[in-house]
Amino acid sequence: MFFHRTTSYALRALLYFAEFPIGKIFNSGEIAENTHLPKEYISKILQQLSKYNIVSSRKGKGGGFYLSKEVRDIKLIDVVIAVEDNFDLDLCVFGISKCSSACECPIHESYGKLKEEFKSMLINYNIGQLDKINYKNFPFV
Amino acid sequence: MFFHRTTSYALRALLYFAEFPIGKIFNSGEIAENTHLPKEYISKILQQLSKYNIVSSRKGKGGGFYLSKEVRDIKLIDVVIAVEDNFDLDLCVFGISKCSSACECPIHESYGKLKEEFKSMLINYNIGQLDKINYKNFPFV
DNA sequence: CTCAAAACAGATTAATAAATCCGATTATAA
DNA sequence: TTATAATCGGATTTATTAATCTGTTTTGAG
Repeated sequence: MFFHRTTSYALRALLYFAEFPIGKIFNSGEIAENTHLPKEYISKILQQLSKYNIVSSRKGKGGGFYLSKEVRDIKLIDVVIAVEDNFDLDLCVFGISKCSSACECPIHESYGKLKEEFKSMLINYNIGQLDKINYKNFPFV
Repeated sequence: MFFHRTTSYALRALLYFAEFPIGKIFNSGEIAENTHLPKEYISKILQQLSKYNIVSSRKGKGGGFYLSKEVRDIKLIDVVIAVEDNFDLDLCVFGISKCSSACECPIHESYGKLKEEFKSMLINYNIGQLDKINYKNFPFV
């Protein structure tokens, strides 16, 4: 898989939020239960997302996490950047090296195109466009 | 990155072989030195590749690893399958679920296309078509 | 005002992947 | 024939990622 499990978890949680009106608050226990993700871990991930203003949070009794913007305003790339560190789409698929125009593989052009498509997918699609059903699906990875 | 570091290592080693005439034998020390990969580890990886008949090996003094077929006859997919376990291209990019036609994401069609292109890249390209220069490049991952 | 329930921070543990180590076997070169 | 140098198999160690734990701070409810 291209991304770490953590990114997958982040998306699952966001897809759960997406089923409810914006601003509705959920604590990590509720989210964990409904997405079947480990409570403490998804909490950590949501804290990370809140640092990047992708979700918001409120401490104390009755607190939890909530969306303060529409899911259509959260690009996939935003989530990836918030959660994956050292995300670098310009690496060669096989990670052998930076895949630049200096590369003379015949495969380079094919892969170059593919990479651009993938990039633009991340940039142009948003959480609102993902199939909401997916948040409850197994397997997790 | 899409694959584990191990796949990257395997390819680097094969690209090294590709610079020499078929059948030329190298021991793991030589390969490690020239590819800047850890000796013991690349040895293990080559042993794995030899189980899949991608490389051959000879034990004893003067032994080592060698190619018994042309690099153009080693498909990328062969290496991936030999080295990655549980390789499954049909997972959703984000690993949320199997990405089948039942998926109603708008992103599904885009990603479906991308996945097919990626698959056919692995199937249609071979080691001989990769830029040989790459075997010495950093960073490793 | 106090208690309870939540996020939050940081440390620890568990799981997995990467890398090394050790001994056994094999083969060849001297 | 013998010493040496290689693969090979399995166990062990290290590094990284995933997950949990422990305690603190915050905040609303009663």
